[in-house]
Amino acid sequence: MKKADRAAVLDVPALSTEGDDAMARRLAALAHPARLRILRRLACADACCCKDVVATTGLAQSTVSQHLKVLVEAGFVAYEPDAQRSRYSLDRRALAMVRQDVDLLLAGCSAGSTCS
Amino acid sequence: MKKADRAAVLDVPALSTEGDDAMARRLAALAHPARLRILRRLACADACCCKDVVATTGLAQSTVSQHLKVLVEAGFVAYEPDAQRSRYSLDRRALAMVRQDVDLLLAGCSAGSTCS
DNA sequence: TTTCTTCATCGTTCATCGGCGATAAACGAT
DNA sequence: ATCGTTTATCGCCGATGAACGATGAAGAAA
Repeated sequence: MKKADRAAVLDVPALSTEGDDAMARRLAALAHPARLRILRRLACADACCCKDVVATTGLAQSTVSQHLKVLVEAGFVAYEPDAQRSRYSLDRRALAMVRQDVDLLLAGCSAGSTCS
Repeated sequence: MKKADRAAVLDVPALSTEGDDAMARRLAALAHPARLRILRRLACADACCCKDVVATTGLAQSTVSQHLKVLVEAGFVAYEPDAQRSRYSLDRRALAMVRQDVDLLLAGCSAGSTCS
């Protein structure tokens, strides 16, 4: 099969669902043990600064800052600069939405689902 | 902070949860739009061969084979060779377990959760 | 046997991730 | 003004991921 033909097939809406990219991005943001730990750490307080998270993860500060950035960009964590500190706080609403993501996936994979 | 000190911190059970690695691996297996498409494609029939999936994804056969391998290794898809074909089938039970993963994560991030 | 189909695997290329140290900026404290 | 703290970002590196084409094996079909 040539690439052009594959592209043609790709354009068929079929199961595209279109939201797959967004869901995949959200899942990827969660698909790292350090980030899961960080999320739970953030759940302990209204807000944490980067240093607090560093202390609980055992990772370098720069590494933690990167993970936090990933979580912020995925929407799971809110960021607000506070003097020389940074206030990171968990967005439980956004986090709860991944449950809907999974539910939607499960629905799309339910026994009665069709490919149309 | 020196690396040895960070390692010491890391050994503190704290929020380790230990299952984070496994959950992260499962989520990583789902964190790709092509694999989400493939899962839904597999949901349409009792079993699909690789070729069928290729037709719906627009990707090269070798690429699809790789994605299927990832899904099989993550446990979401069952594999059984069938003559020159391969029978891939969705494991809905395994897929449903990610819902529990998410629920557990949400519980660990609930408002009342403590860092101990 | 020979041919065709289907598939997994290999090797390659390119991009991204994950981790680190170093550095500079911002700010409070002295 | 200077020092210490906290943070984000940069550059670097090794490892992994994603995609492809090519190849060979296994089996159906001719």
